[in-house]
Order: sequence, then structure tokens, then C-alpha cells
Amino acid sequence: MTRRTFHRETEAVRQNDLIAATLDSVAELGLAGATVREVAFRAGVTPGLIRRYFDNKERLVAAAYRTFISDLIAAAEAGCGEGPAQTRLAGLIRASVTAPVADGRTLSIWAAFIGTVHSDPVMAEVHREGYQAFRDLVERLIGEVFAERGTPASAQDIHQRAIVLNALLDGLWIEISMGGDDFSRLNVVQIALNSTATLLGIDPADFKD
Amino acid sequence: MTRRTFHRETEAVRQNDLIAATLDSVAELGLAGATVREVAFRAGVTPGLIRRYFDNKERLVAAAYRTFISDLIAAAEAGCGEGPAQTRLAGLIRASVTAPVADGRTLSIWAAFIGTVHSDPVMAEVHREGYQAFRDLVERLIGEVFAERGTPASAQDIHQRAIVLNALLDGLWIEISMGGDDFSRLNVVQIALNSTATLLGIDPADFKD
DNA sequence: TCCGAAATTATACACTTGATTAATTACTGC
DNA sequence: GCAGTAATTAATCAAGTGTATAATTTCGGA
Repeated sequence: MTRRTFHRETEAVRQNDLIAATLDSVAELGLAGATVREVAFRAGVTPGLIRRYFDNKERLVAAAYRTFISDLIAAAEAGCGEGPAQTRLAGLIRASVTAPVADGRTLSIWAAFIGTVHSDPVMAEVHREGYQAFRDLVERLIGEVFAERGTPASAQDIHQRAIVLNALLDGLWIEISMGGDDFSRLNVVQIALNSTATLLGIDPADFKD
Repeated sequence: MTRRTFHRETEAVRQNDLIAATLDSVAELGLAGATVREVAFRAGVTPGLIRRYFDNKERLVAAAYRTFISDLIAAAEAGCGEGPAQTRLAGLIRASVTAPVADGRTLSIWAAFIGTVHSDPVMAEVHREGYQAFRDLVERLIGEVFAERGTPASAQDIHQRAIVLNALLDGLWIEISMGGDDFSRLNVVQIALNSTATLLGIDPADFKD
């Protein structure tokens, strides 16, 4: 009886592979389906190996959540690009309502993790960080847009508008990713841009990316 | 060795108790914590009994999800009350961003269940029904509001506005329920009403409940 | 080329889970 | 009051879980 062959990998590669396998498992089978054995199988590895790179399964799942969220925010942030604040905000909105940010797989993973936040302090902390990062990004952009238009607003006003815009983007993201409606016939980007302009008191015709 | 005493209950009462115990378990311990034993304990009953009222655990969880969603929609709908459409819409919005609809426990349960929707067809169907019911309610109210104001809109226009308003309400509901911000200092109802009015092209001063 | 350290596998363990079944109890109709 | 029925308990089972550990293999450095 011969053992299966294997080849060594660096710590970074193995951790990445294990995290990727975890996210795949969560996306397809839900959090309950992301067992140690399932993850190991998808990573082409033996269950016992996981414990060499992560103290326990809880750490692995938390690490997966952390990279998932930071990748998600990075993808949205990448949509901002360069240029005037208004263009960057429009880019962020476009990125938020189109793939790969807005898509079924992303929503599935997000949903699975979000369900653990309330009863798991570690996951709650990971969530809080990521959420705040996105919220701060939106708030900062709104402030810059107003300043750019020569109509600077109070910090409180900007804060409230950030709350509302953030809520709208979250909601649209969920709706679109869920795919309940037939969004293929709707120009979701246009809808998102128009409603954002309306909420911010900007002429929609003046708000494009 | 004497057995523990018990008393019989009607099928309806036992089912309600078991569903309530399931929702309590999910709210406090997450879906993973809602084991057959935990639910039975909270219902003051023995694990084996569950199988007399629900074919299996999957059915119990699905039933719990169904009553949770229909109760949630009923609570929101109750905020509508009577009167002109604009008042009813304002009532729905108020109800959506205040307790008991918007609160931590409700969000926890929602989040836990939503995570199963993608990988569990039964849960997906339960979700779809409830989601559509709320969306239809919002869309119908918007249509009535426009008709009432003497500015009837096309079905497509109403549909798009419903998508946006629904997204805003979902997002606000999540933000508020999550409690990340210090919403106690903010008048969330006023914020929600104002942004809704803005999105619908109504004078905010003219939109109260 | 070969040795030693480190990575990986294989196996096993203790525990929890959902499910099953027989024994017991409470209640209903007579 | 009593018998029969149906609800409930108690005890058990097999499967799956995360974890621990010893045996094996790989691979870089002498």
C-alpha cells in the first residue's frame, strides 16, 4: 500500500489554496458544507494538513472571510479609478452593481458569513472592519464631490447622505446579485447612477462615469 | 427511576412552540446552534418528539423560516394602516426602519437563514415567496401614491422606482438593525422618509405619516 | 549523493449530530 | 372509574465532525 504522492508548497501558497477552497465550498455548499474534509479535498490535500497552517477550523473560516471582504472592497475601489471625485464616485457605483462585485457567488458567500456575525465575536470583528472601510470610502467620496461642486456640506450632512447612499448601494447590490428580477433587461448602472444623483441633489444628466 | 412528567398539547401549539424554540436558537446561537437537542430543550420537550411534528429537521427549519418571514411582512404591513396611499407608504417606511422589524434579533435570524438560500432549494423557495410579497406591496403602494397625486406613471416607471425604493429600505433596515452607527442620535424615520420622498420626486415637507 | 528537517499523509479518537424504536405516560370517550 | 389510544420519553444507532498523532515522504543543503 503506497501513499499518495505530494509536493511541498510555500506557506503563502498553501494558505491561499486552503482559503480559496474554503470560499468555493461555502459558495457551493453553504457554511455547513465547508467541512475540513471538503475543503481539504478541494485544495487537493489531506484534512490533517489544515491544522499545520491554521490553528483550528475557526481560524481558517475567519481568514477566508477576511480575504473575501478585502477582495470585495478592493474590487469596488478599483472601479473608482482616477480623476475628479464625481467620476470616482460614479465608478464606485458602477462597480458595486456589476460583476464581479454584484453576482450570485459573491452574494452566497457574503450571506453565509453574515449569518455567523451575531453569534461569533471573531467574525463580528472581521465584519465590522470591512463594513466600516466601505462606509468611510463612500463618505469621503461624497464629501469630495460636494467640495468639488463648490457646495461644501457640513460633516453631519455628509454623514447622513453617506448612510443613505450606502444603504441604497447595499440594497441594490443584494437585489441584483440575488437575480430575482430580470435585471438583464434593465440598465442597472443607469438606475443606480440616477438614483444616487437624485439623492445627492445632483442633476442626473450631469452624473456619469 | 421515574420518567419526567409531561402534558399533551395540540398539534398547533406544539408546532408553534417548536418553531419559536427554533427561531430563538437561531437568533442566539446561529443556525449551527439550532440542533435538534437545543430546540427540544428550549421547547421543554424531548428531542424525539420533534420527529412526530416535523418529518425531519430540514422541514422544521423551513417551517421556522416561513413563519419568520410572514410575521416580518405582517409587521411591516401593519404599519400601513388605513387612509391615503401616501400615508400608508409612509407608515410602511416607518415600520421598516423601527422595531420590531428593524432590530438586532430580527437581523440575526434573517442573516442566518439567508445564508442557506443559495445551497438549499427549499429555503430558496420560501425566500422567493416572501421577498416577492414585500416587493409587490411596495410597488403597489408607489403606483397608488402617483395615481393619488394626479401624476400616474407607466408600469415600467413604477417598477423601476419600486426596485430602487425597495433597495433603499432593505439597506437602511440592515444598517439600522446592525447597529454599527449611533442611530440613537439620528432620526432614522425622518431620514428614511426624506430620502424616499426625494427618490419619488415628492416634496419631503409634503411626505409625513 | 545522501542526510536531516520539515511538510504531508494516514489513521484513529472522542464527540456531536439527526434519526429510529420500544417503553411509558397522559388524556379521551365510554 | 376504566380501558384504549395517541403523545411523549428514554435509550440507542450509525454517520459525520474537528482534532490529535505517528508514520512517511519530499527536498534543500552538506
